[in-house]
Amino acid sequence: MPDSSSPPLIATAAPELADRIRSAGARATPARIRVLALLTSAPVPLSHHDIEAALGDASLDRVTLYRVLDWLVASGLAVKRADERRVWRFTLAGGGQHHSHIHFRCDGCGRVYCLDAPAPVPPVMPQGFTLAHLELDLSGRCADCNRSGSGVR
Amino acid sequence: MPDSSSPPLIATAAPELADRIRSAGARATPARIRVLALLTSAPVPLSHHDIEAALGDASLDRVTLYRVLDWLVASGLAVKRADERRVWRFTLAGGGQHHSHIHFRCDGCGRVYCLDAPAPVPPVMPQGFTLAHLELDLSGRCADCNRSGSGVR
DNA sequence: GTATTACATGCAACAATGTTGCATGTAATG
DNA sequence: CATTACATGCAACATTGTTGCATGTAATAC
Repeated sequence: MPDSSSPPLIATAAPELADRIRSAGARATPARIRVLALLTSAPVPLSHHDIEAALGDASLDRVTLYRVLDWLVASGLAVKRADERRVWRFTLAGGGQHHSHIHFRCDGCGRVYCLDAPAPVPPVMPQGFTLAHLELDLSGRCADCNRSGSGVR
Repeated sequence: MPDSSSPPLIATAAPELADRIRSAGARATPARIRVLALLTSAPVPLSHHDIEAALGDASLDRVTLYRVLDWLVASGLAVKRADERRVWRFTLAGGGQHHSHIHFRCDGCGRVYCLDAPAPVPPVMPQGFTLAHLELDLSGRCADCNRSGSGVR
């Protein structure tokens, strides 16, 4: 285990997670530790459903998971955002250098394309605001839908 | 009532709407006409719920409304997009010069702020794609949440 | 004007997702 | 080890969206 400094630790031991939870002002319960551990090791944002599935047999109560996730977000340990299909997805806060790609959603067929273009320049933030994530969402009609011309005026 | 030319007609007569529906390849039923009329006159994107409410007593069946809206989108007469609270909102296609403002969502409290900044330059679209709408979504922590520091690492 | 028929509608039932209240369990504290 | 406030699990409910099927009706042909 080299590199005992810096942010991007990958495997985080349970006691350390428990401490993080406690210093955020709550009890270090198995539920919170397990969810936090999952989010810590997940390479991509997880949905409520993903987490339930990942916890397997000994899954938490659905309601408890909702509450754990809400608490994680409220306490600033995690962030939640809607994906392109409007499903909430959760990530560890600060873990985020998601290469902010650009999404194009077709108004005809609903498909989502990931465009490979440079990220737009972030605007100046108002006093006191901190910017963590940036996403450009485009919509219109994709080549397929334009070609088949389904109902275009 | 001057100005008998140009796009931005506001009140559209039912027969005209019926024609538009028929030329999109479907039957001009009361349900479709009423919904299309609503969308035509609405100054802002409407949710499923808005439309049900606006239709009042003689509202359509919930399922029918879903199907009408889906058809409108599939046929290209309308577009649907998720608002910042993940609710589907529908607008007439082509009606759209929504001043594309920029949204900032706070990861702490969930509030959404509308920033007043210039819209980003649209990227080059792939062959055959047409761009209708563009939206920049930012997230992070707002001034309030940063100040009260609820749980920030 | 009437008959035909494919397309639309309404209803019932269901599925997925999210919320609330309350009794019980347990992590933290002394 | 006892206490207790906080967390959990359960049941019930709310909202949003989907599917199958019987019935109604817009468009077309007659």
